[in-house]
Amino acid sequence: MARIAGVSQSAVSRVFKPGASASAAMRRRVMDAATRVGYRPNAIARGLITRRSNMVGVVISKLVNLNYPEVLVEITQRLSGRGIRVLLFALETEGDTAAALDQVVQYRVDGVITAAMLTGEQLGMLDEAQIPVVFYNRAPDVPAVNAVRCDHAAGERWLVGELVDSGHRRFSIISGPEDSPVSTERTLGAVEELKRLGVSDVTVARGDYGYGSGREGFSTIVGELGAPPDAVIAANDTMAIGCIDEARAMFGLEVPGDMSVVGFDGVGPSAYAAYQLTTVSQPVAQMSEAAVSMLTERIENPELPKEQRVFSGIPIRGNSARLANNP
Amino acid sequence: MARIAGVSQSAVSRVFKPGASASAAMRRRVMDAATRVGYRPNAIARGLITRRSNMVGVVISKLVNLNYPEVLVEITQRLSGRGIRVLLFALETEGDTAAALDQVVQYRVDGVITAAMLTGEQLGMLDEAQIPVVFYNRAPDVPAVNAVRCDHAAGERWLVGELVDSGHRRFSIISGPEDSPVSTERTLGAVEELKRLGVSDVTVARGDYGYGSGREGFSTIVGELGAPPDAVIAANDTMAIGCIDEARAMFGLEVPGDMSVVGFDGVGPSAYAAYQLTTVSQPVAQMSEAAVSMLTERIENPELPKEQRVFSGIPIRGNSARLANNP
DNA sequence: TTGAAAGCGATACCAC
DNA sequence: GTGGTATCGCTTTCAA
Repeated sequence: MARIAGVSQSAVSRVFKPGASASAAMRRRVMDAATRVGYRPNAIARGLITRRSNMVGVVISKLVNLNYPEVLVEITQRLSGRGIRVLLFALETEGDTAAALDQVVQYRVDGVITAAMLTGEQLGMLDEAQIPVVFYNRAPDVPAVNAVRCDHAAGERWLVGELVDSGHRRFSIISGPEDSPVSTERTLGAVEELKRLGVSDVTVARGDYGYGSGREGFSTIVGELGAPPDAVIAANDTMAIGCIDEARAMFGLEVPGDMSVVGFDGVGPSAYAAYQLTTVSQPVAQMSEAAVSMLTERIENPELPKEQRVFSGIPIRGNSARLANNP
Repeated sequence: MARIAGVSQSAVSRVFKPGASASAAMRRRVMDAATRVGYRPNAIARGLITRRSNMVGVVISKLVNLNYPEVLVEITQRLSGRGIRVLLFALETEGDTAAALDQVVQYRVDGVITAAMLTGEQLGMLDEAQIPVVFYNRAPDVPAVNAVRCDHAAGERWLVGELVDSGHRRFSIISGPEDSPVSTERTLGAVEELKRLGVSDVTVARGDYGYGSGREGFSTIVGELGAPPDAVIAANDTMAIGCIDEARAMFGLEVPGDMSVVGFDGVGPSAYAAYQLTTVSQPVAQMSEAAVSMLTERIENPELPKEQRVFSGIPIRGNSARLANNP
């Protein structure tokens, strides 16, 4: 390319580097040749010398359920707004991080946003490689990490509080998959708040975040209890919807007339007229922006201290729970 | 790294290259040093010399609606199964391809899968750069491209045929956004089949693939018609669901009792008990696999001819349309 | 402002 | 089987 424009490599480099010194004549000359041969600087070669790939790794599991698709788009768009590309890793299960992490360091990404749990060893590896990491809705118990998360426990406390206040006494919970820290936090948050409020009548069924498991979960619960509970707390909206459908279709129950059902996330379908879920919505836009800015700041300045940003969920009163009218 | 292990660069390279000749002693020696200093080969540097980045660009628009999240996961997982990483570009609108394409060539991806339309010029650029492209549910009118798509028109013909057969006469359509070729193909497919079957009574409202626009679309239609039609054909499931909710909640109509509503895609919520959409499901797994294998084959062998693979949608009789029982 | 030359971290080819 | 060397395409001093 330098040859074909009849100038030096350095000159070409400068022309393509914003704010570098090059005469107008040189600019024209190089750009002319560039458009003529369809030249575009090689980002790979640039990355090799500058030690900046301008890529960040995004690790996400179970894209299909939950609100991850939304999160992924938000994060991707905000990163590209800052001139950063996304190297995507979609994990089959939350435990599959090893291979992804390997690639992440081999590709010398400038940073990582992960919505999957990492082991201490993996964190150490990234740390050694000087790759900053931001956890999304995950807070490992290693001392200091960067993390953005929604306060799931507080959200559950709100839900439980409202339900108990409104006279519900017999509770059931449909939890998420065992390997989901988010599910654990939500379920535990609900259980503890129930205990604190003196409610001990709680059955738990395990789900997998999917619609079908919400339906099955409810059937299981009724099987165990011999009758529907007053309220079902599902670990996410999708299972809450499944639960409602099962209650209506298979047991002829009215929701919220005969039973209350609450979810978590605030995904699109939660607002469908057929459900109008009582739920807690995650502030996805703010959380994504927080994750992206936390990461990019630490890419620019690795000295920045570790930080956790916790966002409150947004209570949605909805219409799937019989709540006393005292907002 | 070569120095610290006390061997040549070439030796290190061989040890990390599967199936290269290196003695067991050499292997141990290098691997020892590698684990000691946490060495991992630099994929960027490798890409520079081998002219293979082992990345493919995936360009997708409007991730939030439609079935794109599912498609993205499928494609990503299948690619990583082949040792290929995904560089993701999430477009705000289908027209934003320019910037993404620029990056795609700058990063020297080995290939591109795009679920957004490209201009002839952009295609030419990729072609010059020798980057194979596979279109996903998009078939540009330039002569020869690689494409995987669902036969939307045929799907609509099935839907329309069933509806007309079952006695529906007054039809309405809720189309998708103007810049969506998929919406165009579906809408046109429905309109033409209706015409062919002698139905001329068709109102059309424009939607944006979103739930809200399905609701509004139905209101608009009733406003224009003064009464509900016999059947509404929505350009996707999400709008069909919105339409059903609006009909039920705001007009007290029963679906399918008073009116039939059909969608397209077969997304998760279409199977929810409250809707049980009559729809056409896209065979996402097969289509994703086809896209990935078409692309990887052409990366290995650029001489392969252009190809189009068209998959039939899977008819779902569901329960949102009053269909005669003659399957 | 411009050019020459070194070097980023790997692979490939060629001797040995 | 192993090491030396050129090379990929760029950025970055350093002189001119």
